[in-house]
Formats: sequence, structure tokens, C-alpha cells
Amino acid sequence: MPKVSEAHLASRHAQILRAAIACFARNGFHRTTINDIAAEAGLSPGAIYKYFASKDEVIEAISVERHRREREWLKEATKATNPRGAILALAHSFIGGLSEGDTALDRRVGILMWSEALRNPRIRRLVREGVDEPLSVFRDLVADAQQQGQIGRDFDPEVVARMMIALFQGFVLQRAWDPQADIEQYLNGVEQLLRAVSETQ
Amino acid sequence: MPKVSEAHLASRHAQILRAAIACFARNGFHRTTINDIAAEAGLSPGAIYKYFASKDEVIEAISVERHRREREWLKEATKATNPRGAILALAHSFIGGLSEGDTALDRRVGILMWSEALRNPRIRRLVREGVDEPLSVFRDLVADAQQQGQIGRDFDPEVVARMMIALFQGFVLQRAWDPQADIEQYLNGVEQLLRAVSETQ
Amino acid sequence: MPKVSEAHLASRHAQILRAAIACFARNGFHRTTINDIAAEAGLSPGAIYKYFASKDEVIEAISVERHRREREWLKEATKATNPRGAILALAHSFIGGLSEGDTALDRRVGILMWSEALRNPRIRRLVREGVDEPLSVFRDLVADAQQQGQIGRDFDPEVVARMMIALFQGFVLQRAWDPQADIEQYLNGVEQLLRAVSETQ
Amino acid sequence: MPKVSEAHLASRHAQILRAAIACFARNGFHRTTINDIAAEAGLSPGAIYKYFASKDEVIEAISVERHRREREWLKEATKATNPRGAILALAHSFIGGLSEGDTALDRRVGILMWSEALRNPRIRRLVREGVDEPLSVFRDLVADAQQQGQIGRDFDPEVVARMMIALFQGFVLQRAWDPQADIEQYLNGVEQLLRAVSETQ
DNA sequence: CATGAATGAGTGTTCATTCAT
DNA sequence: GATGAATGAACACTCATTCAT
Repeated sequence: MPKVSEAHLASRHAQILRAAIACFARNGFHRTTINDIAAEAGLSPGAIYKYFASKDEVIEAISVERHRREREWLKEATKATNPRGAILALAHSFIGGLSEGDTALDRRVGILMWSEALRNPRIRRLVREGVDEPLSVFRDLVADAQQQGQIGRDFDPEVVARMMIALFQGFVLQRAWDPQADIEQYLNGVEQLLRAVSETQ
Repeated sequence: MPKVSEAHLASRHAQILRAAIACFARNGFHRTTINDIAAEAGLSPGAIYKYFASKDEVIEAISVERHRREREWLKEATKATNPRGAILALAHSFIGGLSEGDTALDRRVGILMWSEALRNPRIRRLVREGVDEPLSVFRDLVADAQQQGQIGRDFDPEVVARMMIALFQGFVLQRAWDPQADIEQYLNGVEQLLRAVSETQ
Repeated sequence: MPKVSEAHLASRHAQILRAAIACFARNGFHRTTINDIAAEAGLSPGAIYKYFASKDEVIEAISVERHRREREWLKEATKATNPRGAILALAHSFIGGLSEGDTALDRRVGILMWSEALRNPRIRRLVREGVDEPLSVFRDLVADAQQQGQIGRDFDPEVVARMMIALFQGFVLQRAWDPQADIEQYLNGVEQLLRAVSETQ
Repeated sequence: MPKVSEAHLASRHAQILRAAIACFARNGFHRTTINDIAAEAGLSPGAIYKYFASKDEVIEAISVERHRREREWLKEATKATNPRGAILALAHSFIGGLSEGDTALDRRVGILMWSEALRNPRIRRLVREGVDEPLSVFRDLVADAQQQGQIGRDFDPEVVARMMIALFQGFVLQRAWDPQADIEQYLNGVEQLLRAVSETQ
């Protein structure tokens, strides 16, 4: 019985978060009502509150979940022996999924989080962690790549890491306004750039 | 009398927009009330409606104004004969002011606009224009630079232009979460990158 | 089986009422939820509804139960041959227990009932009976006491009865706000008052 | 203009409190909605919040206002040179108005406050003050009366004061359930009692 | 022109009650 | 019998907008 209950809990959690993401991606945080989320999830408004204490907590949970996923990508990437390969793998993780349905919604909600973070301290903390952790991983990867002569030694790893993250963030934005923006070409461009900054170029 | 009235109108407009930007930067669009803006501007809530038809129109006006300013930067830049110089000048225009008070507020509101654009079609149009126009200018500048051998010919100008914009957008975000992020170093990094992608380098 | 079931029923009833009294005394009728009562009773919210049709019925049952107990005190008192002794015995019944745990809770809930009676006709009827029955008993006791020369004949028995009940009600209130209020002294005062109104004094 | 605004403010305050008292007396605090109060006052629900921050604050304001009025009675009474006269005057102030329309409503709301005080600390403080101040005044009056031989010296002034207040509180309750209860007779009874406890009697 | 009181629809949240398991 | 997840109506409160002065 506890097993059932727990599985049930987790599945409801996920169900509500999925519905919330769909609503938020469509209408933003503030124009989405709890009733909207409930309707999208096929539940009553009251039911949401069995699983989340408030609308803010739903938003937070989405951010936490996203953070969790990205951290796994980072963990995955750091296993690679080739730093440039790791960087490219991460590029694909962060940008690659942008065309698939769910990921597109996630990214739209991600943009909402960037705004929310300006105001909501809890979200701000989560968003900052979501930048700082990749930043630190990238910094290390860049330093490794420099050691292995894959990136010019005169670049500041911190700055390069920031630029890489910026390249992802910016493309997420551009895709959000213009779904025609070509992901493959962009990734190719990033690879090309990476080659350009290598000493052997 | 129409002249006076017009000047008065313009000054009130600016006064309200300035107040609105301050409020929005502090609390976001949705947590800022018309009363907040009125108080910040030293006006009554009713007065706002003499100059703007709705809160949405205030938001829109901020976006329009910002767009107007950026278009001037672009016009300025295209006068330059040296494409790489123009690109660097634009980099300084878009990123350089990030530490000054008013610009910092503007940028925070800019991030809010990115979210708002997901929902509000009028804002979306403005934001897209605010990306597409620089995109087109950068594309041309990159093509010019390639002609003059300042950027490798194997780069796709469209993609490079997108990457440049992404570098700006991403850094705006990173500065918003982390006011310690060093602007000068970042600009140096961008210049260094620009050198790296030049054939002659 | 009906016997067992009935005993079970009665014990559950009592268990729920005890829990409800504890909750109500703590938080009032309206801030106490059925879930609170269920949790306090170690039951599920649904279970409450096996024994009571509604929250209002729980409140009513508490009032009925209290009324039943007070009626016993009255019956007890009327057995006494000495009317003044009976009056003092009742004084002790109604006020005396005020310091003991359960009684204190009961009294707090009693105060809530006084409010509820203003609105809820069923509670009003119960509360009125809870005043009218003692009133009538006191009236008779006062008349008896007057016959036996224990209370001055110029007092109106109705009014004296009302005053006695008022002395109890008021002290219940005062104890509720100020748990320091001294019960013994108050009872002594009542006895002293009773002596003062006797002719032979 | 500030004069007008202030008068307006005060009159709206009073208007809302009057409406709230009517609603509360009818339906209790918790069954009265802000919309009920607004409708009774001929205002919109939003308007209430220009004058009171919350429903609780409306309740509190009623208690404060009542307290203010009672304090005036006490101030008035202490001016009297004859303590027994002062006590009787207070008896008339506190009980006398019970049959008039507005006062009857006030008293019903007063009973609600007694319940609310059990739960709401701010109300509890107000209610306690509303008992403690008369208590202290009565205590002094009783002591004075004892000095002047108008009340037997063997009574404890504290206890007598408590009994007097109890006589009022209890009668307020009894009138609330039974509007037939005779105020004049009750006041006569109190006077008679007062005579009975005087030494010269 | 300007004010700011008033409006009232809309929102997040609660909770008595039900019912499938 | 018992459970506790689900329901959904109801409520306190907010705020963009209007309009009498």
C-alpha cells in the first residue's frame, strides 16, 4: 500500500508538472491559473494542492526537475576522456533537443524562469545554480582542452565557458521567436568555432 | 499651444516610461501595478491612462523605445568602413553599458520582454524585429568582413551573426544573475574570438 | 453482533467528540477542519462521516452531551433538602471544575457555542434549553429558600436565578481570558453573597 | 481637500463598520463574507480594502471602537463622588442599552468577540483589556464604597468587581437568547443586591 | 488636465463532503 | 468498515480600468 501510494504520488506529481509546463509554455506563469493546470491535467483545482503547496511551488518544482536533468548531462559529459568531445556532446544535449515537442516546451518555460528569477529569490537561486554548475564544468573542460592543445592557451577558460553558455542561451531564445532557425547549422557553426580556437588550426 | 502640449506629452510619456522601467525591473511586469508606476512617477493612477491606453501599451512603448535606440546603434555601425570595427563597436554598444544604472534596468526589462514575447503577439513582433534587424546587419557585416579577409570564408554569415547575437543575449542573462561577471574580460574574449576566426590571424 | 456494533459505535462517537472538543477548543469551530478532527482522533476524514452526517452534527452532539451532563447535576441538586445547599452544590458543579483539563476545554467550547447559537437555530435551541432548565431549577430553589427564610422574600426568584446563572457564565468567560482568576475566591464570594441576601444574616 | 478626504475617510470607515456589525450580528464572523459587508454598505468588495487591510482588521476595528466607547463610560463614572451611584450608572451603561437596535447588534457582535478571542491573539488582547479596565475601575469603586460604609468590608473588592462584571456579561448572553428577558427587573435586582451587601442594610 | 475613490471580474487557496478501492 | 484521494463551490483579496469631481 505505501508502495502504491508512493508510485501514485510520483505519477501525479509528474502529471501535474507536465500539465503545468504545457500551460506555462502557452500562456506564461502569470496568465496560467491553477484551474488551467488542473484542467490540463484532468484534475480538479483542489487536487493540485495535495501535491504542491502553492502555484509557486509548482514553478519551483519544474525548475528543480530541469536542473536535475541538466546535471545528469554534465555528469555524463565529464566521463568523456576527450574534452572537446565532451564540449560538443554538451552542446548537443543543451541545444540538440530544441526541436522535439517536450523539449521545446521545456525551453519556453526555461525562458520564463529567467524572468521569474529576477523577482523570485528561490527561482533565482535555482537558475543561478543552473548556470554556475555548467559554467564550472565548462571551465574545467576548456582548461583540459587547452592542456591537450585543443584550444588556444591564451583564452581565459572562465570567459570561454561563459561564451559557450551564452551561445546556448542565445540560441534557445532565437529558436523561441523563430522556430525556423536551423539547429544543425548552428551546431555546425559551434563546432567550426571550436576548431577555429584550437591551436592546430 | 499644440507645441507646448506636445512637449508636455512627450515629457510625461518619458516620465512614465522611466518609472515603469524602474518598477518592472524591480518586480516584473505582473507584480507591478499601475499604482506602483504612478507612485514611482509621482502621478495618480488615472493620469497614466491619459498617456497610455493600458498597462500592455506601457510595456509595448518600452519595447518600441528600446528598439528605436538599438536601431540607431546599428545605423551608426553600418557607417563604419571597417566591418570588424563595426562588429566590435556594436559589441560595445550592446554589452558595454551593462554596468551603468539605467542600462542595467533596461536589460532586466529586456529579459522580461523575452518572456512576454512568448505570450503577447505584439511584443513578440517587436522582440523579433529587435533580433532580426541586428541579425541582418551582422550578416552583412560578416559577409563584408569575409570579403576583406577578416573572417574565414568557410563560416556561414547567418550562423556567425546568430552566434554573435547569442553571445550578447547570453551575457545579458549571466550579468543579470551574477553582477560580478566581468564585462571587460567578456568583451576581450569576444575580440579574441573574432581574431581567431579571421583567416589572416 | 448488534451489541458489539453498538458499543463500537458509542466508543467511536465518544472518541470523535473528544477529538473534536480538543480541536475546537484550540482553534474554534470554523478554523477546525474535519481533517484536523480526524487526525486528532487517529481516524481518516471519511470515517468521521460514518458516525456523524456533517461537521455541524458533531458540534451539535457536543452540545447535547454537555447538556445531558448538566441536567444530571440539576437532578442531583434537586434531591437536596436544603435549598441553599443545593444552590451551592450547583455553583460548585458549574464553576468548580473550571481548572481541570477536560472541563477547561469543555468550557472553551461552551463559549464557542454561545456564538454559534446566534446563527445556528439548532444550537440556539440547545443553548437556550441549557439556560432555561437551570433557570427554572434555580427559580424553584430560590423560592424554596425564601420559604425557609434563607433568602430575603423581597427578591424576585426569576431575577435571582438569572443573576446566579450570570455569575457562572461571566466567570467562565473571565477564566477563559485570564487563567489566573481565582476560582476558590470567586466561589467564596458567591457564598458570601448568598449569606448577604438571606434575611437571617 | 485633505479635510474633505479625511471626513470622507472617517465616514466610510463608520459606514463599513456599521454594515459589518449588521452582517456579523446576523451571520457570525465566519459566515459573513466581504461581499456581504460590501453589499450591506452599498459598496463594492474592492472598496472595503481601501479602508481596511483585511477582514480581520474590520473585526478588530469593531472591537477597538467598542472598547473606546466603554472606556468613556468608565471615565464618566469615575467622576461621580458617590461610588454606589457610579456603580449603578455603569450598570445602566453596560446593560441599559440592550434593548435599543444598534446596541443589541453591538452586543451580539460582542459575544462573537468572546469566541474569537479564544483563537485570535489580537482580539484576545482587546477583549482582555475590555474586561481588565472595568475590573480595575470596579475594584476601586468597591473599595471606595467600603470606605464609605456602602458595601460590607468583609467582601474582597476584586471578587465583587468580578461578580459585577459577570452579572453584566451573563445578562448580555441571556438577552441574546431570550429577548424577553426583562432588563428593568434585572437592573432592579442588581440594585437590590447592592443594597443587600451594604453594611447599613 | 489631474485625481483617486470606486468598481468588479478574476485568482490562489481552502475544506466539507463523497466514493472507489 | 475504513481509507484518503478527489471534488468543486466558496472565499478573501487584488488590480486594471473608469469616471465624477
